[in-house]
Amino acid sequence: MELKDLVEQLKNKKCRITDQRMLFLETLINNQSSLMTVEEITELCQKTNKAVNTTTIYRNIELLESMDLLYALNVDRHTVAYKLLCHDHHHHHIICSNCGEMLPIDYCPLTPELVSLLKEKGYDLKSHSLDLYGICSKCQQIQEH
Amino acid sequence: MELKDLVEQLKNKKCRITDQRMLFLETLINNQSSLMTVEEITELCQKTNKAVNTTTIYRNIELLESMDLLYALNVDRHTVAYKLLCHDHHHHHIICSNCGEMLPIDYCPLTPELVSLLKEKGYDLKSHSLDLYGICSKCQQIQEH
DNA sequence: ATGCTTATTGCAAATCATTTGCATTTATTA
DNA sequence: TAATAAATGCAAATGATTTGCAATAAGCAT
Repeated sequence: MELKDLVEQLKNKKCRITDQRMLFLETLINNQSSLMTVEEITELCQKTNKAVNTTTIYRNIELLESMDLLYALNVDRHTVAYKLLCHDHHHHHIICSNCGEMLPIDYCPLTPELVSLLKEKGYDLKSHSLDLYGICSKCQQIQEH
Repeated sequence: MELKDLVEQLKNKKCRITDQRMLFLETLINNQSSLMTVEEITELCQKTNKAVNTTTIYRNIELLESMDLLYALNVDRHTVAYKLLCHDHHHHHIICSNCGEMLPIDYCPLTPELVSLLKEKGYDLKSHSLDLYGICSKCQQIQEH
């Protein structure tokens, strides 16, 4: 996903591109492979512009969520982390438990076997999520030292 | 999972079996196939004993979580739902988006293909979750009316 | 470029689920 | 039955998220 695409989608919705919003979008674009908490997003934005308010970040997160452009993962009961959602093609992720990096993988567990199993049980499948958690190679190296 | 097993595990940990705790455990046992919020668990307990306090429910949830006996699913940013965890054998779930029923399915997405894909990417896999969301047959019938 | 309309922002205050402190109660054991 | 330590209930604290509202500023029309 590129910045200009995001901006265009927002403009189509009559949303205005303020400095703060632009900074927020840039931050998401520049960290597309990382899950970030509200706090982390805010801090990154504030590196460029100290005036960005947490409330504004919350509101922009809400906006992108409502447009289905944001992936939200409940890291634990107390923490939600976000990243831009990629609709280019269906895929799943492997998530580094240490640094939060998300690597898309071209593998889908929805085999014919599984689909027929679900039909058998009378379920009408609507969606599915497969999340793999591990330690990325970078973090493995760091941990070895 | 049966009530007596739960009770025994708690006794082994020097936990005391109070009326409130017993009620909490019974509620989980009697609803093993449903995800329930704190509020729902509390209400169910209070049907039997009005004196059960929400704080007590929170503390007992924390206890079972710390013993890895409780499955917690973040339904949305504002809601966590719980159910007893079944360690009998490895499996995943299909969850009814309407009533919260969880049906265990004997299918695991960790194919050799996937495992080698992850090795290739340098990831050290620690855990994984596969959740399938759909509408159960009961809820389908209700929705048709 | 200028002014108008209305979305967006920042701040302070409100909210609300969850957690904590502490005195009281109660299960368990010797 | 008494001693002990765990568990409970209540009220208050916490802390992330949300909301109200006045001030600001983006984007459009002129």
